Amino acid sequence: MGRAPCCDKANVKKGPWSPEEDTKLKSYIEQHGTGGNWIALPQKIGLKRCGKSCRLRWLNYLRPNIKHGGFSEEEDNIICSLYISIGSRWSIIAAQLPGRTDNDIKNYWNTRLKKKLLGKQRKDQQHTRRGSKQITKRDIINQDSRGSLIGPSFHSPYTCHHHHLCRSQFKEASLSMTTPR
DNA sequence: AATACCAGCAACCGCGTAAGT
DNA sequence: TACTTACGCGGTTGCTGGTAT
Repeated sequence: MGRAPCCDKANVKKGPWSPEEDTKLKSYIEQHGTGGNWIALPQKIGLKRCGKSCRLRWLNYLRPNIKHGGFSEEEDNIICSLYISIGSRWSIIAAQLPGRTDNDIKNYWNTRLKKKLLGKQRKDQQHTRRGSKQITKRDIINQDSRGSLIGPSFHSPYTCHHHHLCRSQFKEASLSMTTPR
């Protein structure tokens, strides 16, 4: 059975938004608002898009005062410390960073910040455990196809209930990152 | 110059839940 | 109270451009 689709998939365009679609959506919402119904909105303005897709486009790109890229050191620190305290609640984290969207922060975390934090953590571990092995076979196995580290070596402490070390590892890594040198 | 690989990011999917009936 | 519908969120996918071989 499964879940009923939110729209007619056959008559809905997918993939990247064209400038024309952006203009249509933006000018309509600026004039009339969303009308409290995202699903009806694309039909109203003649867009062959799913309501969800319109909502996402508006929230992440078309909305005024959206910032993209160029995360500051301060923003990095806020994201890291919030991630440690609440986990991957991206919308809550985004609410603390004006102009940033949850999607942007999520991408930034997954592609860069996680590695940055991990690199820092590794450096610190090597420093404290001088002479110990550096990268293990397991580290390599734990790397997914995109090269990001997965598995016990880097769980979110709030999604992993099995590894007691996760929480302390995160805290340790974060502290070493947030505290000024 | 061609190909393979990788990183970054935009967008989609599906679930949980709030709101409406 | 039970059911339906739409929204919001987080995880994941897949495209694109850059870099390495």
